[in-house]
Amino acid sequence: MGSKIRNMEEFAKASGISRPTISKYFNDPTTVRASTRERIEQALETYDYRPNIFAMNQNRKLTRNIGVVVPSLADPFFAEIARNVEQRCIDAGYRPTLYSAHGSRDQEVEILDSLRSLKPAGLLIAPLGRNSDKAMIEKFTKKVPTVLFDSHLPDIGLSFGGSDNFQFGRLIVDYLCRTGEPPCFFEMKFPANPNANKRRQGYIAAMEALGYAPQVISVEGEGWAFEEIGRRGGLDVIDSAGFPSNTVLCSNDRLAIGLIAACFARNQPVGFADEGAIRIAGMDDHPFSRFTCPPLTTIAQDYEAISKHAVETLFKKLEGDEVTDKVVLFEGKLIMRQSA
Amino acid sequence: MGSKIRNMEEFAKASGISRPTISKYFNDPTTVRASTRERIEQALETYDYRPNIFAMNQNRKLTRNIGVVVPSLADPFFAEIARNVEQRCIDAGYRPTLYSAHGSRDQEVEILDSLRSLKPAGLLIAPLGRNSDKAMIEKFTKKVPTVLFDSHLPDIGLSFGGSDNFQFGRLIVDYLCRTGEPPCFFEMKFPANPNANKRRQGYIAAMEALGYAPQVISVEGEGWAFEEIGRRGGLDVIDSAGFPSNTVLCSNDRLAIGLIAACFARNQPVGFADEGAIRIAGMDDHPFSRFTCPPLTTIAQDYEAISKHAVETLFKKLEGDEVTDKVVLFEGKLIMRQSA
DNA sequence: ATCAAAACTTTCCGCGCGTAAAATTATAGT
DNA sequence: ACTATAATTTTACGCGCGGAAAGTTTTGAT
Repeated sequence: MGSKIRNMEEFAKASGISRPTISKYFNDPTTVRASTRERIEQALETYDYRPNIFAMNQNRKLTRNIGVVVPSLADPFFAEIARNVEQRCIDAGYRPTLYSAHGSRDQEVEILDSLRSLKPAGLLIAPLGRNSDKAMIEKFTKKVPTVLFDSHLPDIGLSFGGSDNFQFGRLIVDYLCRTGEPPCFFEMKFPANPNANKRRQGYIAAMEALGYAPQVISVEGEGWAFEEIGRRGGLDVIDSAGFPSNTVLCSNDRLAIGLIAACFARNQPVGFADEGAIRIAGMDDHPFSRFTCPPLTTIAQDYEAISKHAVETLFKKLEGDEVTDKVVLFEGKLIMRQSA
Repeated sequence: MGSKIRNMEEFAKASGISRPTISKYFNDPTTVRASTRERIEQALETYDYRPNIFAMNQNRKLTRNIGVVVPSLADPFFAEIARNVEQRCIDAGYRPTLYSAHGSRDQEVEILDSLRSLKPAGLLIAPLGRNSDKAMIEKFTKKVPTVLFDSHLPDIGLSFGGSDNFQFGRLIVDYLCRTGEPPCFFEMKFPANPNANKRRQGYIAAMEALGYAPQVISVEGEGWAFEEIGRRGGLDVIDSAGFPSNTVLCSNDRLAIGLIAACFARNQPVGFADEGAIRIAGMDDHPFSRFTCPPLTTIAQDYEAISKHAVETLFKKLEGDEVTDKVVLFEGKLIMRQSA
């Protein structure tokens, strides 16, 4: 009782069951008889043994490690989706490990590099996007089943699941045109993420479909400090020609947050109600968007659906099934608040 | 050349150096002769071998794994400090693994539980605080060298490094009193984090030192959704008695962000300049604080110093030195913006 | 050139578990 | 009660590396 169990052999002896059966149990409890399972679990409670994870993974052809890689954890959007993905992995009996590339190509490469030695059963990655080392990632996906999310790299990985960013534009342009002046589009000149391009295209297509001339404003700035880029760009526009419309659709919420700050700094009111105010809308439904002043009208990404697709697609593959859906897109939902 | 190296033995043969020496090199490159080191590193480039991490950790008494645990990654403050801590670990040749308790006591316990099997050389943890299972954490720290940061649990771990939250109150109360009406204090009734108590005490002490009567407003709400709690609480106060002062010091920036949103919703102007406006200040210098409307006056935590202390203290211990400083507090810096 | 210290090689064992093969036992079904 | 099948036990080997022990070579300083 008080004697500590040091390894599986001792635990087998203590529980009165052979070691190979114990081993089977830990690999998959359903492969042992129910009566045996109960005996093991009972012994497990009294003896508090757990197998050595390093010894386990050393010989197993397939570990139960899952790598989860996001481009940036400083962005609460990714923090939230990572949380969701992690939980699903744990529930399925896998061991997720979370990594953030911190917006850096080198870090993304390093993460994959060091991930190799973990012999992961699978990888769930939201790539940096434009800045990713695509060849490196592709090489990795040849060895490890990989599902992409958020940001799509064509022809890489088993599957991609993310938002239908093209549809985002249509959805919000329709709304904005219905309730006021047609919007101009506010974005970074060199967006880190390919989703931004889809969003611009969606905006342009929607405007043209409604018979309006699209107007795109691309501001300087690279990297992942979107709020600051939005603020600087916003100040520049306001201080020079001003916006060509009293309605501004931002490529994402973080840019919009920066733009709202710029408007405030220049005493430019924002919102749909006041005379002389400009309307600002974003995309993502960032956790902070409901606390901007005014609260930000935006398109909500379907966090749940995206993380669910990523995890379930990977597990389907790990269980031997073939993955058929190469690309799955999820619709966004219009979140009406007071900024537009 | 094309033949792949499968293990250390093959790599030893290929590089013309004995396996034990190769083993020594990977444990600590400085323990082998410089000429040998060069030969190994040269072979390493041509053969692209890396030791099996599971086999390595199986026998080593001390792994180079470091657990990094934060209460919530949805909070960019922790995301940022985690990034800082991780990088320092990597630079020192350790393998950090990041975990978030997502504000949940059970998750925090589970993380430590599953961390055990990783045989970590050390643990860097920002505990949940009031809600932590202190006995469990203490038990863990008996086996694994642990440094606490951000949130202090008395008598647990080798050392604690965090902000001098008491000083925060003094610093900002002095400033606010010098430039306008003495502030009231806005906080959660049951703060998740013990720092909140220190901050309140600092506020009260500073007010009394200046000869003013402290006024504390505690709003309902539990958990980690601080912005929403601040917004709801703010609306309640505004809709009932109003604030007892035109200056409100919030226990943290996230509450302040919610309060600013509440003020906006009630057409209550915020800032130091306008007539009839209330001044709002926070504490933390949250990444979003510079983008609120108006930008938030706050006390900046010294991220760098906190993460540096945590990592260096742990490594000092791992290298055999004794740790003497049980508690190290870092001063905050006043960040003057337009909200106050 | 000499010699002790440092670094290296050779040889060996063990870590904790996966897993295969063969023998044994338990289960379920007519 | 009998059998086919599934589950378990016994036995044995191997994974890739850490690390100890003893012998050999290299190094660097006199």
